[in-house]
Amino acid sequence: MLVLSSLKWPGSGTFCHSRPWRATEISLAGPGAGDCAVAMHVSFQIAADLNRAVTSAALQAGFDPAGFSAEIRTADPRHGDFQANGVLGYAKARKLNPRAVAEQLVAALAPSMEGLCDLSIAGPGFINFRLKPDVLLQWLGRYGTVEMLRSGASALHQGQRYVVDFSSPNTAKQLHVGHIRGMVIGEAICRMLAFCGASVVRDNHIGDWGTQFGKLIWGYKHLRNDEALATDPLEELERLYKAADAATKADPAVLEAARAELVKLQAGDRENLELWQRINAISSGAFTEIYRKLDIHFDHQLGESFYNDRLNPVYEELTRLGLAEISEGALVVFHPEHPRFKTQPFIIRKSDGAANYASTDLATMLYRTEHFQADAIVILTDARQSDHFEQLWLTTQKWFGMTQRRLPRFEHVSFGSILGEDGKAIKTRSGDPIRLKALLAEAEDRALTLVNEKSPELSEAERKDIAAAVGIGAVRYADLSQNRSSDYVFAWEKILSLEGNTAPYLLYAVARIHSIFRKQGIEGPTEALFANATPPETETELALARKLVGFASTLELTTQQLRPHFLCTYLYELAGAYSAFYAADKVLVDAEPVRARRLLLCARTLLVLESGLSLLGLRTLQRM
RNA sequence: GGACCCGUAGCUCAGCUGGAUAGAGCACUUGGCUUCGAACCAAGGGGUCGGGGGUUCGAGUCCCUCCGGGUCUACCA
Repeated sequence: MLVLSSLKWPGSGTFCHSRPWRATEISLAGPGAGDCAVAMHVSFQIAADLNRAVTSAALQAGFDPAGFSAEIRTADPRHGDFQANGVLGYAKARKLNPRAVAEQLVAALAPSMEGLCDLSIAGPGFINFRLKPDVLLQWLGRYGTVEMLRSGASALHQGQRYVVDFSSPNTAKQLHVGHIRGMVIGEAICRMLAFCGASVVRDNHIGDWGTQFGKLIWGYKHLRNDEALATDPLEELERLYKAADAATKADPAVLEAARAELVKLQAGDRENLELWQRINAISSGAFTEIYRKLDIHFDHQLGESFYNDRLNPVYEELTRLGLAEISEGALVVFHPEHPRFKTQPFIIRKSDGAANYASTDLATMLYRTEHFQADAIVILTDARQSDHFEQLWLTTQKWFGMTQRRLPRFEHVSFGSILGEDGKAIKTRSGDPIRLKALLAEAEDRALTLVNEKSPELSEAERKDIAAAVGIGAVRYADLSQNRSSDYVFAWEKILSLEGNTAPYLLYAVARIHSIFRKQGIEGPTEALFANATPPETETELALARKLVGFASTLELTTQQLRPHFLCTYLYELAGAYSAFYAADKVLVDAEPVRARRLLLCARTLLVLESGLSLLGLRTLQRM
């Protein structure tokens, strides 16, 4: 249990910003691991093998196990494929010569490394590992299908059940550009976690039970246009909401009437309940259309209304436990130990007795823990809701702790806003939000112009299909490729660019590889083509092979931090390494072993690019 | 007032719980297609990592402080 002491789990005061579960470290927990694992066969996570081997060697060399951790990192290619930085800190703490310590470690390590990699010590005591070309070849040979990649990656989150809450729009409103990040990042996170062995429950926590329904129902009853409702129902609902909202502001009597409609709804009035259901159905239909276009899926759609009859027990328990108190008529939770939340309450029931989203979110935490048996709950919303989720998590920890409930991990995956080119929240000229439907249509239009220009020889149907993949992919990739915690500026020119870290560049790399296999007269690669492959030799071959092996570390990093842009950066670098290889080393040469190994590199690049892009939710193309 | 996020090349951004000479793309300069898709590749210039202090063998990364921008701060979500 050498490194596990560095793991902090929620509940010990680290709260939702803790960074749990780093798989290379967890894999150390097996007793006696390390001696033979490396030599047997090359495994998916080579970094984990190295970690085991170095840790084992450290024990053998007589290091103090409590103070040593290998600290395996992917290295700058100039130095090697991986490096172990652990001796530096270890030597410092004991006032030893770091270089001498590194030499001791390498001496103990060398036998187990035979055949795997070359070792070197550099600088003040870095230990560098450079994988042997033959090992690269073995890895490429072994991880040759999506199933093999998945099976290799599955150790990362095996047996963990994640409930992921994403998208979660409000009913009766159109999806606009502000919704897309949560949808796209959420879908990618679900796919990546599932690929890495987790059992993922996708839940669309729809906002279907808010104060907006009073106005909406009043508007529906008094202002609706049946024709508009038939042609574009969601548009009409949105108009009704706006009109009703304006009417309540203009006339106190209308406001009163709208409140009365809400009271009737919440009391179970049959007519209003039916209306509510119809409104939800309309919304749901419109959402589904966009979800289908973006290939986004949910296992459940448990909206706020689902928790209506689960709220009272929450109020009662929290009150009984002394966590909640009445303040200014509302039921609230203060957190005296917190600099801010000691005075800023978490309002879990409004003074008029109605629920708000704190009420439902608490009930939701409980439901996900008990019903879904969640090991981890992941909620995606924009960063402006950070306070709310911090309060929710503080409250949940105390609540579950005092009632001896199992506490799952919790991650609020927050993200920045999408800005217009003026640096302010993106809007249309008239000041309305840009509708997602319109945005996606424009993306496809612009992509079609490009495709028409670049590939006029293709049929119209094919060009349209390509434009859809490129356009939607570009929008999606723009959302994913940037660090989610920062705001980003939306610019068509940038995201549809063919150069740089963009979807079109990656899709082009994929299409170009397909073309090589087409040239061979086959639809896709077959293993027979690589039977005589020799280990990579040229600089560009080696660089590409190393990059491919790095897929394993990238998946670990990406799912550990729930930041898809790590995978984007990796895929971009992989495509770059491929392009350099492609320009420098002709693939279809006469010499059989050379052709075989280059075709192998092509095939595996294709596999990793297509797998990776699919994890991000992008559709790839055979030609473009 | 307080809390959180952000500040890296002219512009847009990476930088993996502190590690080797801070990296990409765009733009700019130059070179490469009668040979596998040039929607590509190669090379070059361009940096007081907002300022200042501190911790450390080592700081873009951690701590303090100041400046600038954003968000949130009692019953919307």
